[in-house]
Amino acid sequence: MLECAMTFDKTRSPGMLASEIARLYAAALQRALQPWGLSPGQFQALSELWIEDGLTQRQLAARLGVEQPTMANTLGRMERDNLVARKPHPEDGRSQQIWLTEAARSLQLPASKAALAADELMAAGLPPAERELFLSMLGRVASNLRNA
Amino acid sequence: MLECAMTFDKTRSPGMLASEIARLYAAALQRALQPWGLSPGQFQALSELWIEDGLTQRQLAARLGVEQPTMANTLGRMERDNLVARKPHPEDGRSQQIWLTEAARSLQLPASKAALAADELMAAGLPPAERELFLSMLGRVASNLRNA
DNA sequence: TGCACTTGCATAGCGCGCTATATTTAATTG
DNA sequence: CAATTAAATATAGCGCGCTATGCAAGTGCA
Repeated sequence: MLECAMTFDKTRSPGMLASEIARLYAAALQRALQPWGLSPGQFQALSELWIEDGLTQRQLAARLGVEQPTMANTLGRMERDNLVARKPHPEDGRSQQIWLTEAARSLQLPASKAALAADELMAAGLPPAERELFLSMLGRVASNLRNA
Repeated sequence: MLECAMTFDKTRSPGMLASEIARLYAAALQRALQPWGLSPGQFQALSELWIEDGLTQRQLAARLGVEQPTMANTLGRMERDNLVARKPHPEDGRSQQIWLTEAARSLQLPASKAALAADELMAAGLPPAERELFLSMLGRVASNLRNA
């Protein structure tokens, strides 16, 4: 009955479980966003730009918590898809400002609803009474890892 | 004081939080595994093969919950790094059996310890009393999304 | 003023997830 | 038995995360 020496049990690893959930959530989000031609990464960038655009690439990367090259690539795809325009920064020749296109602005409501639907799919795994606690735990774990 | 029309708040999105946690966990795991030259994906495959090897690529993919092409690529890198050997299946000319190398076997203990350390880093975000509940919630959410 | 340092962006290259498709071998079935 | 269908793997191509580098533009100090 003894389990072998040192088997890593992924079903009891919060990290592995979070990774699996992230993959499944990304798939659900992708399906939900499909009608609007948005990818999860693009939606994430948009959700920040809907709050404020005209940011530099660096600022945007910082707000999303990704590295600069990641942001550069995502913005490249978003420019290709007519979601943003990059314009030279008026006061700094190195940087550029990221502006939403009208098309991107018009997607805010429907895309946000789609993302909320994906989140609800996820919350459906827990009884309503536990959902707020789950959210709080996720928040605490994330913030702890961020400053680690 | 009213927030604008429809802003998606990533700090209250379980999906976005799980995604961020997964990224941070992957980074921690990568650092922890670095001394043994393993990547997170390789560790994940190994953790299954340590339980049983000689599986086909398809079986392994199923156990890990990834698609077959993903598995093929990961196994390609693992073969390159001398972690596994692919041998023709004795009874089915289409498939192949995946066998651990001695090098891979010898990594079980140290690599598993490294992964546990990454998980502990993650659990550190919560008081001990809440950890078991968090694990259970992650498990339920994951299993609910899997069958969705 | 001129040279070093810093900062913002781009690019190369990799890991690892996905879908779509080709190829080879097995299994089924008329 | 031949023809079709199914199944296992490989490959192409993309998204999006990362590190490491290169280059151009701003900053600062001797």
